[in-house]
Amino acid sequence: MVRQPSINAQNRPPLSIDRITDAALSIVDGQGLGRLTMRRLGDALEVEAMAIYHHLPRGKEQLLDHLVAHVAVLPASEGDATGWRDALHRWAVAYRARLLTHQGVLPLLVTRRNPAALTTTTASLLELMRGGGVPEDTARVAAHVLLGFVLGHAALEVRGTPAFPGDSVGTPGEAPIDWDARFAAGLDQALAGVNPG
Amino acid sequence: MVRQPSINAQNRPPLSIDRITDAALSIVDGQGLGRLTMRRLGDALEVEAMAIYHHLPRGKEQLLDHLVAHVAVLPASEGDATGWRDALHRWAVAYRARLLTHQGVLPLLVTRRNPAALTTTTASLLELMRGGGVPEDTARVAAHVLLGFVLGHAALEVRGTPAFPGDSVGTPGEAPIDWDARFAAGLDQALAGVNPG
DNA sequence: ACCTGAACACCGTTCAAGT
DNA sequence: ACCTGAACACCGTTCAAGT
Repeated sequence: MVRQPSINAQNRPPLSIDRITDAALSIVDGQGLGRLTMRRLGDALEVEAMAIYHHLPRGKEQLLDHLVAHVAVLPASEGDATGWRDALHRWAVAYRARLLTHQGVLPLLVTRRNPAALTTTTASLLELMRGGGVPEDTARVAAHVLLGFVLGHAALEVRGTPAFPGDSVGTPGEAPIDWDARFAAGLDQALAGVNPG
Repeated sequence: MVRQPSINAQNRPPLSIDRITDAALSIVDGQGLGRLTMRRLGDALEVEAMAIYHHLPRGKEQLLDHLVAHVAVLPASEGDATGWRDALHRWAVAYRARLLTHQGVLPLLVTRRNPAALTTTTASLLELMRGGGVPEDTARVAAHVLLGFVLGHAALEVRGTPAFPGDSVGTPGEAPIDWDARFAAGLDQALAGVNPG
């Protein structure tokens, strides 16, 4: 075991906003948003809860803002997509996956907290369509249709699927929905009306 | 002033789930979800907070379930609509209005609580499209596209618009979005791909 | 500069007691 | 049957104090 000079006497890295945010996210993902408390977060970081306020002066509100930013900001990148429509499609699939992974954060995304969180994501969707020759008005509408659909569909999925085995939501005697297929088909339908000028 | 035999000695109607739910909703609409506490709810009902547990044995969880049911359940009705497409459109407009009126409840709608809350609404959307000759598979997808879009768009609107004068969200120097127009255009685009067999 | 410990005002909820 | 009052375990947060 090599000495780590960046590790202090208590054998733990110093507190930082990133470490705090990561620990908070892992509590939310593992136990749910309701179990995220400053005291529990302190325990996870091996620190007294009050130490967190030194890095986040606005307290829990600010912590939740960081969680929203961490989950909501996923810019669309052209990547190796074959055209703007495929790029939108890929973005939507990736964004949905992220929302479902961090579904405990979803309630925070439909709140007024951290209003700027979605702007860079929306802007990159717009840029993608502009580059593909989609008229500005159509692109603005399409960006909100797409982002709205992905957000809302994730909400429907969270409601309709158990988080852990044992939750068992769903009407008994009714076939469970194949949400992956449903999302894919819905995405095609929602994007069908978007066309270049 | 006529004597009201249904009013008891303390000059207030007896507690009931409906009265409790209404009072809770008016707190959420007026002050936000975070200010809904059992003690405040008791004050609004002129009762000790603990009296509420007699009507809602599962406590606050059950109260929130009722709020979700109250906001989420709005069946689509043919009404005087000119065909199923118009009926879907009217439903979406009405549902959006309700979500924005009770925007404090929105975080609860993207949670696993009260999983059955959206099923009757979804079922009536399906029935509407079936009656219009839309193939079953298309209708199922379309129902979730529509409901997902309305939910997600409401979330975007809540993020992007101040709840009360003084909140002032939005990037300064940028023209504010006309959300009514944006929703109408998005709705048309999202429903464009839905066609009868 | 960074963290701790005690304290304060508030929660949701339980339980025995009142009527 | 319906409501109250006191109590308990927990919150978020402030503040003075430690290093």
